[in-house]
Amino acid sequence: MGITKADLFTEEQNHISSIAKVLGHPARIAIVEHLLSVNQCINSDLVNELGLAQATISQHLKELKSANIIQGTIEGTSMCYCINPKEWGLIQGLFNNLFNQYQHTTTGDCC
Amino acid sequence: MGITKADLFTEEQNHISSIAKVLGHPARIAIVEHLLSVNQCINSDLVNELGLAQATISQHLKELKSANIIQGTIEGTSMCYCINPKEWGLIQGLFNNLFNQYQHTTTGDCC
DNA sequence: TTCTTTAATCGTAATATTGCGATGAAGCAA
DNA sequence: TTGCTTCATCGCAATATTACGATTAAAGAA
Repeated sequence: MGITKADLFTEEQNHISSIAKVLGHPARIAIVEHLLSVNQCINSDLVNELGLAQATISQHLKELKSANIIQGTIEGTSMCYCINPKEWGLIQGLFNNLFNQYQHTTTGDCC
Repeated sequence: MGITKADLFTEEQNHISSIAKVLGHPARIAIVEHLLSVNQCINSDLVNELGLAQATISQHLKELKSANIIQGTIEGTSMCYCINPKEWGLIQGLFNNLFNQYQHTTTGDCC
């Protein structure tokens, strides 16, 4: 069917999975990593950096933006993108929360 | 095309994105969270817990297992699943690494 | 043996994703 | 104005994902 039964899950489960889904593509990881290292950049920078077509980069940026992971402002003819600081902290919290739920079992209570 | 150009990216970028992709579905997040809280469970537990069909749960478990996020051992007629402790730590490291690359800009060098 | 439980796999339909060429639309320079 | 740059969007083809009924296989109980 290709459609996810979102109503079966909690809001938080849907949120963290939707963030993970957007990060689930190497190009989008590469975009995020590039933004983390240079602070801000424009579409054409990423075209040169990643070797994907302009339309493809634009599409990935759109997905990152609609997930609130990045933000962009118009700067003349170009669009300046950067990490969304607020959401980035929130995402970090969501994932840390998940990771820290793990208690290494001392009783061997595992497969 | 629906095919990812994995050769354009680093091994680490492909790795973290492939993990994120597997976590990019609320059912798989729910499965992982359930395993984190009860330590181990079988397919039918998850069918009751999540309200998805047995075949669907089995498919999600397969993806989690092939990404090494969980592991399973045969236990009679059933299959016992749990978090893969080693990989879980590794994944945590990968994501923390990504998150901690962010330096909150004091110079307003952002969009 | 037969019956039951359990779960993997197959097959299929509906939908989503990926990538890119082509086409706009908007700003700026000459 | 014309021309150039920059990027979003459209439209399409190839492929991937999601969900599940049906089937299969294996283990244990009667």
